[in-house]
Amino acid sequence: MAERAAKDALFTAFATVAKALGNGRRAEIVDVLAQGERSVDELAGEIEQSVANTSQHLQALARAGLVRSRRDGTRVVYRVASDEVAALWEMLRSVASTHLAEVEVLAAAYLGDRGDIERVSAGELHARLVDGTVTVLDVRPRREYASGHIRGATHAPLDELPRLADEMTRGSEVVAYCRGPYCVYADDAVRLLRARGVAARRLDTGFPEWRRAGLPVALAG
Amino acid sequence: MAERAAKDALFTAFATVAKALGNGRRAEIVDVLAQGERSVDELAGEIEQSVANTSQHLQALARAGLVRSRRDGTRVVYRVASDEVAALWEMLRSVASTHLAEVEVLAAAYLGDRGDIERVSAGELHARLVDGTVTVLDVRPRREYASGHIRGATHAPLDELPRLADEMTRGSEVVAYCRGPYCVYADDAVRLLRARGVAARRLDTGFPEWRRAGLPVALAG
DNA sequence: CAATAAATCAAGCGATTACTTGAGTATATG
DNA sequence: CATATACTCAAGTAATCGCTTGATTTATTG
Repeated sequence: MAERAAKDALFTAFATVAKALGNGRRAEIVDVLAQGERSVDELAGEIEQSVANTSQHLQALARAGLVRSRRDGTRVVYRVASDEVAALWEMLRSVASTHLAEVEVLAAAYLGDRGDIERVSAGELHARLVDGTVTVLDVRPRREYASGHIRGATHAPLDELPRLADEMTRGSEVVAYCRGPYCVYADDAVRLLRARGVAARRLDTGFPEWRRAGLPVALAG
Repeated sequence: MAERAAKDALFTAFATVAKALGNGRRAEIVDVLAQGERSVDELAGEIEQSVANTSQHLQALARAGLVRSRRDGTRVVYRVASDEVAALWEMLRSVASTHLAEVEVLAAAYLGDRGDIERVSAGELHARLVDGTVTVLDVRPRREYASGHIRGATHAPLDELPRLADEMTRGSEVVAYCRGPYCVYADDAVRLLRARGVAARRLDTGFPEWRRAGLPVALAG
């Protein structure tokens, strides 16, 4: 029956999008691009794959409509096609973490035991920001901070954190955030700060999630 | 570096979930299960695949944590693992339809030209339901209506619709709904009703989306 | 306990995937 | 215009995927 063939083709098209995210390296690429646009070369470095392979993965993502590219001189710069794509990636991660037991194990292997790291939800952090009772630190690389950050946050990359820690009021609480829930930077920052006697917690998500939730941000002009 | 291996493993685990949805037949299965639980046999019938193949697809989905099963006599009944899974499927469909041009084409091939079918959003329908200025028809199979439907909706499967149409007040507007945005039943119902002079539109989504949005439903006791 | 129904398992196949390597193509720069 | 940089393309290979077929397991029923 032709109707069956048409239905199969439609669902195969839906599946195309999932298939594009159905590879760890492509998932990593989307995760990085959720922070902001990147050239093929930069992405290859971030995911530690050959340029040729990275390029092919990017084309696979582009065929599925998840990323777009533009030329900038000799470079080709890729970005996620829309916020919806980043939201889909976030939801996928969430489903995986609640339904696949192994994710917890693998996350622990990658990030270390995080039992000691206290977390703050976006809602709570927003309330504290409005009150002015919290110092927010963005511990991502400078470029990511520059292209957009939580409104009122200070840039504090890990290598400058020891210096900054000494300047911090011992009384006021600090919240660090970075790329997302599975990003190590904020964990490392919290540990470093607590070791120096600063009361520190981390945002349980990251900047892309904060922005998509419609919470206040400062964006690059 | 071990850290890289750990990161790769974590992202590969995330990708496992996407991979499970990265096949048209498995996507169809999730789409059906979003309506309610089904046995392997029933599912095989719905997606027109062999029982063996369907069983294998179900096991793939179960390994990815997307579905669960229970035994009921000689049958094994599968269901989506949680509402979050159905929501992920909905979002995937949405991303595909906004970012993959071919989805529009394939949907038209499967559903026919829908330009003539007027659509109502869930928000508008809810408002009209509260006012009592609309008749809502559930045009899904009896079993699906029985396991849960929009509160206040009448069951009106396509084969009974001609009879029911004659009883309808010509003045009051009718809204039909079924499984989701890509389900034919509501389209067919609208065409049938309009051909008989009844002002009919369709809900732009379906029952699972309505329920997940927290709108009023009647569930099986 | 035999017979039946429903599902799973195992083996096999052609097609696809993920990577590598090496060549080819744009674009910018001295 | 030659050279360098950044990316894409093409071909090859081992591994995986999607399906089929036929045997096997699990639970119910006469």
